[in-house]
Amino acid sequence: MTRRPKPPSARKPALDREEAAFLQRYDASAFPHPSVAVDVALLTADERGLRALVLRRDDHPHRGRWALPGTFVGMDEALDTAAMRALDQKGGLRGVFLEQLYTFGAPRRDPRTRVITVAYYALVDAATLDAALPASGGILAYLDVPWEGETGGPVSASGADRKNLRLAFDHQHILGAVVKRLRGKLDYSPIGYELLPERFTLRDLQRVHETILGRPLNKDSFRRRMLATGELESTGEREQDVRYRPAELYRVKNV
Amino acid sequence: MTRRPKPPSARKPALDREEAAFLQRYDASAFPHPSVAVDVALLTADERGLRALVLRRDDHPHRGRWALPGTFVGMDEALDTAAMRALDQKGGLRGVFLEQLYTFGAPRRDPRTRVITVAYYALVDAATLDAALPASGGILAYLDVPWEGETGGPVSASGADRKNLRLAFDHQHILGAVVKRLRGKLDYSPIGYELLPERFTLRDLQRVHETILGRPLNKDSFRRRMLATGELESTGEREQDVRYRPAELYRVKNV
DNA sequence: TTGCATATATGTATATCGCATCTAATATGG
DNA sequence: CCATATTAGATGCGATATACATATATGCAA
Repeated sequence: MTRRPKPPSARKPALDREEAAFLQRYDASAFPHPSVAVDVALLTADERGLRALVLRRDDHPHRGRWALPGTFVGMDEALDTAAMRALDQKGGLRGVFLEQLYTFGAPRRDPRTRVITVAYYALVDAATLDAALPASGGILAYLDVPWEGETGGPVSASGADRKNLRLAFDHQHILGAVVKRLRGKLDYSPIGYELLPERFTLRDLQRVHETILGRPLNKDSFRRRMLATGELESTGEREQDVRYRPAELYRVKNV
Repeated sequence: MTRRPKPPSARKPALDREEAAFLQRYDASAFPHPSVAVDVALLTADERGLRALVLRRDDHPHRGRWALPGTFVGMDEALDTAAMRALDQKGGLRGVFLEQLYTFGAPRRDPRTRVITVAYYALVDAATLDAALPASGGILAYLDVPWEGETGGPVSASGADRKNLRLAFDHQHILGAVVKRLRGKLDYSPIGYELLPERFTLRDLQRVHETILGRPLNKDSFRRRMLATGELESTGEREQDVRYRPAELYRVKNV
């Protein structure tokens, strides 16, 4: 169908010209504004539990502490784009699951000046992250996920030696919010597969869900529930090089 | 128990002094930053459905369109505080249910300059809002909530004459996100009571839930489910001045 | 071949949900 | 005063989903 363009005068009433003039005069720097950043909690799962990428800060503030990958938001950059950029530049990863989490803006959360951070979380399988890890210069911290109960509060992180890592800013709270969000998502989605390779066993998926929820799940119910979502399908293949009976490998439909 | 203060030298290592010096030199205005605002979707429910407070914009940009109450975030103001302030100054309401929703930051969502808005939503009963409405200068717009399906997209608003209202900025998308959030919350919480007076009937609560979900609910299942949450209790009183059998009035426990 | 660890199937009790039916309370109209 | 309309609330039952237990099947190693 062909659109018949109306004369500009009909589509540009007086108000628009007035508004355009207003915009010309507008001075964005007339009063001070908080700065805006994004921080990304990049999670993966292995047999030892949930892990998150943290980077040692070389600069002030909080030099020497561990921080989630983040960056300031560019003047013409979408929030999602900034989060992807932080993930790419500081974690060396692209194309992974990424979703906005919550915006943290306590006035003194950054000692420099007022910085509001839009927190994101990203999920990736362990093999992909392991491959990208050396270039990032960061480490994977274990998340000490509390069993049961609420996790709106902070979640601490530990290094390979199980010693507690001091996180910068309010990043402990961001990790706590991620765990809480994931727990909510599990109720209606097998989201755990984002933390696994393309092909995985139902047992692997159950372990991921158990780690996130912090409690054991019934094997049969879990299997039925996952298959009932209709989001998974069998590949027909089986595990290789396992000591006992190899389990069937599944993948996510419609990818 | 008495705390024995350690000498300052033990608690203030060299790194902290170095960091303090860094903070002195830090210039927050070294590069341009987006502005940060909050917008609040203030919802209530009556027999005709969900309604939201919208205010006619007297100034540019989008002069003449309808907008959610909002404000820029002060330099030393928490996000929640800014949202409460917007609700108080532009809606005349305090102490209502308020929760952060999502942060919208598309680069061109505000024609003035880059403005990132942290969207909140607030829930209040119709009587309270009706009392505060005249002073606000705004109107209550009906939300045209789609039946079933996803509502991540925009939700349009209509005036008393059922004519579509042109909303400013991306406020249609904010309303869509509110509906989506509420639908998710209903699965595990009788959150609808926030939209009702202190004492309400189960039938009222069901109507609110049906409006939000956009589909009818089974009366008995709803009643059983609500009472099973343990969050409601009977007041022992009944409705007044109704035409047929008066229903029992309930309230939320632990308030 | 045997035993082990896991996958997969079957069975059962319990909880939940939807639907139908029944009773209760109130106003209205004769 | 009484029948009736209408809504509130309770009860019962079948279908479904879930947790838990048990049984069978599979593949590998010793």
